[in-house]
Amino acid sequence: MLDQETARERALEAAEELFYSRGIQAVGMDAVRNASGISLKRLYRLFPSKEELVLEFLRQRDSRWQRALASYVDAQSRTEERIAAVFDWLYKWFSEPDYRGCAFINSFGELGAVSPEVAEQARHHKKAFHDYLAGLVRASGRPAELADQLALLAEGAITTAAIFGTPEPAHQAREAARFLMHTHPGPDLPELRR
Amino acid sequence: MLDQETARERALEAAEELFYSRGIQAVGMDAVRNASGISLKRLYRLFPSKEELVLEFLRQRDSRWQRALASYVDAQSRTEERIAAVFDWLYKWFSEPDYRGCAFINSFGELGAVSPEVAEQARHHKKAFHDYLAGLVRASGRPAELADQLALLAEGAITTAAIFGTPEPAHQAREAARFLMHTHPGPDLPELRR
DNA sequence: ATGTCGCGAGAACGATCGTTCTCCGATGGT
DNA sequence: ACCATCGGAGAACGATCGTTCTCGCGACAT
Repeated sequence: MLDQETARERALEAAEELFYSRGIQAVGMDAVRNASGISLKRLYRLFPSKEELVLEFLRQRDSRWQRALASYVDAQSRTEERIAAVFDWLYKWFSEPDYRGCAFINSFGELGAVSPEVAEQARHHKKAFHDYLAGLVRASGRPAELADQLALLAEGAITTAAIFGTPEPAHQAREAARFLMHTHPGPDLPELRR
Repeated sequence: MLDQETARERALEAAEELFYSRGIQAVGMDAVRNASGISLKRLYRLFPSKEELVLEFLRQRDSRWQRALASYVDAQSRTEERIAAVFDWLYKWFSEPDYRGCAFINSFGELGAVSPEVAEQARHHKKAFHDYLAGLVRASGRPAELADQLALLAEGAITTAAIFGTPEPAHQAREAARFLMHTHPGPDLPELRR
């Protein structure tokens, strides 16, 4: 018999895989049951409703995503390379065979108008990403507007890569980011300082 | 009695309003019937299935969107101003009270994994936008990669404005676009040519 | 061994959805 | 005036979904 914690983990694992790959409304609780091996009764004891399961899926995805990005970026020490690493990580992400865009953008488009909690999760996730970028930009001594612009490039790359099924937008965004960083030179680009 | 053509128009009008504002799966055919005043029987004679109605909604939205953008941009004659006008038009669009992002990104996230035709419509729409930008960039004598980058900025602004509910991303994207245009100077920016 | 409790398997239930059908009134041609 | 045809309103149907309930088995305490 599975203890409560691992049952919860397996349920969320299956939910993440299914919701992300097929969309939320296209996946019934029966599909989560079949994929996870957790009975409906137990699913409903762990999560009082499908909406709660969806929200937990989004919360888990948010923290995993942030952790994966940060641990990749942290391998770089110079701040420009850390910023560039964000786009390299995006390239890696886009190259995964079952990449299907940003789960939060997708959920927002599907349920944002009908579920305020889903909309709030999307805002939270995007704000966290923006704040993370803002921290990197700030550490490089550049103005805050650069973080806004880099965030737009990243978001655009995420949806363009999803719709066209190619990771190339990550490279295009990285190039654009490089140019924008040069127009906002920071103290660690001495060759561009005047 | 409504002739077939105006019945079709009213049905599509109601479908566009409902699908865009609430999402596709959240809108039943009964809601389209109530909003349009077109009976179910007639709806199903005009569109053999909900999927066909959805696809027609997307096709109509695509051509309207392209027309609205182009007619706004065409008010400018200098090519830099035409490119900047793209982002000004986005600002206007984002400021509409019922703005809820790009119908194609939303539909792709909701149904792209389950309906190849919907995914194809999204690709078609995004490719048309990219091609349009590429034409503007080309006319300004700048390299094609700039069009890729501007497209990413625009896409990022579209989703960011939707999720945060503010039109500001259009201005941020416009600023970034200005910088990128300066790093790719064209023949109509003589003061920057060397 | 017996009784009890918790659990999984899956049936069941009520709601909703896409789609079709029935009924009936209106319309137009002769 | 009469008949045939069309269309609207909405009931009906079958499928699916979220959620709950029933049943029966196995574990564990005494």
